Amino acid sequence: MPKRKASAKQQFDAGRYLATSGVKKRILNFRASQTIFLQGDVSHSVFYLQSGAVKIVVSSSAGKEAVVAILRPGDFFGEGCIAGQPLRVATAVALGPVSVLRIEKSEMIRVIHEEREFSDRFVAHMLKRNVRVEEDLVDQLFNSSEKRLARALLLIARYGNNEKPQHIVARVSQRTLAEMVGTTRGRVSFFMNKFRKLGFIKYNGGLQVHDSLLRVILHD
Amino acid sequence: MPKRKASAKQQFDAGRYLATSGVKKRILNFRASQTIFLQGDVSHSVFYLQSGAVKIVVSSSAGKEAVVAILRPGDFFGEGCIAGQPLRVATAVALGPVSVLRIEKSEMIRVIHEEREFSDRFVAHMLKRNVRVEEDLVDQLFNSSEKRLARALLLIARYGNNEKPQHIVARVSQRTLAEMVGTTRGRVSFFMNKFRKLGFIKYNGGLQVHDSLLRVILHD
DNA sequence: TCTTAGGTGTTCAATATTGAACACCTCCTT
DNA sequence: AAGGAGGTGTTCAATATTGAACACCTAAGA
Repeated sequence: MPKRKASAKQQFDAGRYLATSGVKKRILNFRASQTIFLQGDVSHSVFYLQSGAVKIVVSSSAGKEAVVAILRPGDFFGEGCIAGQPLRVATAVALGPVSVLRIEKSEMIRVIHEEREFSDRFVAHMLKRNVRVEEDLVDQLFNSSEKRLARALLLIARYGNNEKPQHIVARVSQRTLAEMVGTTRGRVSFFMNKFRKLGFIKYNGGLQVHDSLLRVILHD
Repeated sequence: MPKRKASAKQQFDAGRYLATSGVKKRILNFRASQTIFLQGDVSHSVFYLQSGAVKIVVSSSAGKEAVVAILRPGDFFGEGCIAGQPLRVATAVALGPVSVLRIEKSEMIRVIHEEREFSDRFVAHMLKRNVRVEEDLVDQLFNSSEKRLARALLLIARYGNNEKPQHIVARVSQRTLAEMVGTTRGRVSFFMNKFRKLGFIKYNGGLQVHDSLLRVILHD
């Protein structure tokens, strides 16, 4: 391992490490809306997202669906098996062309033990993920569906492409938004138009989310 | 209670290790409803709950409060600082007499590096916690407040004392329940009485939760 | 080209939920 | 014993939300 830079903290690149080291893994590619794993599958491997976006969906017995996470390159998913979950508790779906690394549970545990920096990175990832899910939970507990939708749009916009000044959201249907926010499609449509009338979002080709949408969340 | 079988795997006792090894820590004791740390405090230490119960509360700017977790002995909390969170994002309150270990962030990181079994235990804890919060989120997304209350009662009952055949819940006010479930106290009162009339719970001194309460969750 | 599947805007009645009261308890403390 | 601070049961009107339609639009395939 190269000498640690004094200042550079998050120097270690888990993706590069996984890709280039002797870690036993497999590269898998998926196309839009293909299923990576299905809720109820036996679970014995962890995934690392190299490129593209993935959504994590939970289905209820009543047939409802909820999107609990949208993942970006650098994220792990399916880590539940390390904690002893025998089955997948959610379904992972590619939102576009996607490339992932699949690492067997036992191999993952081995690597976590042997490579301290990788272990650090993994723990950091879990902690961050935890923070994020907890934020989502608090959002549900505190806010109305209008505010939750506003927050979801802002988050997607920033994650989607943080380089553009005017945030353009990747193609997300109202149905998916409804499943993320925890409401019905009709409601999403209603609020989207309200936001549009107020100038918070625009529809020029793709969807544009303006920062002023924050007012929806902040105000009263 | 029969003697613990040495069934190989979860043999390592993180609490014992923390308490007896050379890990730099501090033992702190609190009484009922004392604050362990406050949302907004600077955060540079992790806590390990030795005995008692702790609730984690998030306050919104609008003055609403949400209980995002009830912790039991063996749980860590305040781990956000390891992920780089500079401030506490929630308040930790003792639900009764409580004894905790406080470990500085830097010391915690050192121990995670040096003691493999401890590290495993910590990662396992984070993963489990993650699963739990995600379940709570899904619960919010799918279920009505009636079902959420039923689930909360069942969870508390089982956690509270898993040794008794008839589950007796520790003293939890309707206000706290409302904050856990994400609804109003009036609503909790309403459903509690509904459950009682249906024989799902009883009020003999303490609150008794019957397994039949599961029907509320399962039935359509 | 025709057809179809998915996405969207919109409506409406039926429910669920809130927020804020009020009266009544039961512990505590003074 | 009086007072107070929680906790509880209950009410009510005002809102928010659902669920299920229906019509319209677009893109993509046969």
